[in-house]
Amino acid sequence: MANLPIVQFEKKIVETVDQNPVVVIIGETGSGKSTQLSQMLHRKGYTNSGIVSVTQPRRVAAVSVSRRVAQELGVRLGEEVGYAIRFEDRTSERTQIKYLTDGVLLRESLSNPELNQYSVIILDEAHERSLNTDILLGLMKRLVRRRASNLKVLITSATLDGEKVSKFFSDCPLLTVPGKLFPVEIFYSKERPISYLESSLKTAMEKLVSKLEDKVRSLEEGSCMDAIILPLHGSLPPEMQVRAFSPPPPNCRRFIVATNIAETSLTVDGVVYVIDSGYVKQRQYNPATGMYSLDVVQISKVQANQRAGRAGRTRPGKCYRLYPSRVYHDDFLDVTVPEIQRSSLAGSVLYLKSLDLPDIDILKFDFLDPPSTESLEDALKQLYLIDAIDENGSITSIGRTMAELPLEPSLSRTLIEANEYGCLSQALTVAAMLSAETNLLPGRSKNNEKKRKYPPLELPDGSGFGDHIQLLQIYECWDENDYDIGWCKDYDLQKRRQSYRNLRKALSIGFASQLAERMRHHNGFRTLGFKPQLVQVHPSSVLKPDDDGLYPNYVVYHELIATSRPYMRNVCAVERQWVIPILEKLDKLDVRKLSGGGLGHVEEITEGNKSDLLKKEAVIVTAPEEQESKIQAARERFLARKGKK
DNA sequence: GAGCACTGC
Repeated sequence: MANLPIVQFEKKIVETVDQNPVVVIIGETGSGKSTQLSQMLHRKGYTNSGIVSVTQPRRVAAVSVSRRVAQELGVRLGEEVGYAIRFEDRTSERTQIKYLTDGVLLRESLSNPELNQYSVIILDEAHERSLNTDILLGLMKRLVRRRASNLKVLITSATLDGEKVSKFFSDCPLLTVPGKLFPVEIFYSKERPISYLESSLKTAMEKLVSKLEDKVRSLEEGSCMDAIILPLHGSLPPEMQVRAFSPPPPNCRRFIVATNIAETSLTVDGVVYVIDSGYVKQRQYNPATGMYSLDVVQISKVQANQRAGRAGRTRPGKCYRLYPSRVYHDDFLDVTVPEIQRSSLAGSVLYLKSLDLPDIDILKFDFLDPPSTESLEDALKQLYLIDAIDENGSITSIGRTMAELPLEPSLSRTLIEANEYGCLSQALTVAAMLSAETNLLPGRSKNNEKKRKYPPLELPDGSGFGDHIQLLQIYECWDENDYDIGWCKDYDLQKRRQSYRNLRKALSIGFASQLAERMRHHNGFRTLGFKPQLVQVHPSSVLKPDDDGLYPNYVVYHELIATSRPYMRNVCAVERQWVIPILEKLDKLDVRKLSGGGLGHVEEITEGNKSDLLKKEAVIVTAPEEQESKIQAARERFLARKGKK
């Protein structure tokens, strides 16, 4: 600890914090900022008036850093020094220094908006610009004004964006603490390679791994060290991931082929050489279409430096950049496009609405990098369609309940509705199956089928209603058979009679903003919550055309993903009469009214009559003859309005 | 008839 660079700056840091409510610290890798800042402020007495807290974007970091600090202070973890992450709170009444994920701090501020238990809040790794960190930055700016006398906020960031953060906080002081990295020599290539292995990163890694193996095998005996070639990415089973971390046998070199998981999340010790492709695969959301895509994009300078830094942790290293220095300097952005500018914001906007911040217009919330108006309006529209906010933008009681649930809004809305229909347990299963990347489903690739010794097990088929129902059936099967592999034999007969009607209705309400209508003369679907666009049921779906070759008329989908074509992933058949209220809501939607708190309109639409309204919408659909014309009328009004735009 | 970066409550 004594030889950490930051220690020499203690006096300066503490003085600056004493005199200013907000301080930005530029702490380079290896500076010791994550473990030392909290201890300095503790020594200065800041833990006498409250807890000193440090946020981290990842759970593992919160746990490992707090463990380290407890060790350095010679206390038991969970007492004076503790941490809080999802599912695990290791703090006590004696806790003075607390590490937590930024998601946990956001949750805490729901029940205690002033965060009075804290005397200091340190937002660590703010340069990573996670969605939660960005929301916290905006909230901190408000909070220091309210608690100017007794709250200190520290933000740690990278060289390239420190100025900007300081500006955001009214030109607060900015301190730089050097890191402790061994020198890394940078080599640029003259030009970019013409062909990259494959657009799919995983395929590329597999090929790269086997190419490396071939190459090593073709070398003459004794012409180089022995080599172990190891892949490292998130979808690798943990025991395979561990292999990348064990030191190689003597006279043997490790080649680790990694995704950006090795950029920040994991640190492999002993890395001396880094080869940087200059690219990253990034998920993006398009608010105009509601569509996600996974694109290969250029990295930022911060990312490039982070990658290079991985080579100099234990001794001097070298970094080979597969791009010219001109590209680095002229083409790369300084910092990564913040997540807030490439995600769906429904959840975050609902969270902000639920805080009841006085006089807040979501469209004018003070973000470090504001998301586009379009993105915010998309979020508002989605929230309105699932009854989380009313037509004046006020949060509803349903919305409040939703905000408390740690789920994406469409799923939390589904759960609330399912509870009304008495199918909560089923809905919980579906929500859990959708939230976890299901591994109960066997791979369906031709490759796997060829490799399998035995014919594939008969899996439940969703009984013609689609993927959500299949997920539920699979889980039920699994559960009923004591998680036994030989389950599912006479399963189809038992379950096919169910229509899962209540559950599907709950899903139709939760996913009202993710609704699609089949085209009249073919099996393509048109999205209804966004400007009409043609999308298809993803080929991996269990929902198949019926005996007449047709899909259901209406489906809700879990997400839109643009790959080779626009697809709906995870679709559920819904009934026409459930769609009417949604179309009617879309029809009277005025997105301009949704951004404010609806002040002045609160008396007109109370929580009480809001739920009455919902009931009425459900009653409207009971007269069968009227249904057809109502659907028609609502659809035509809706489509006409869209046509005008 | 597809394609699997990474986090988090």
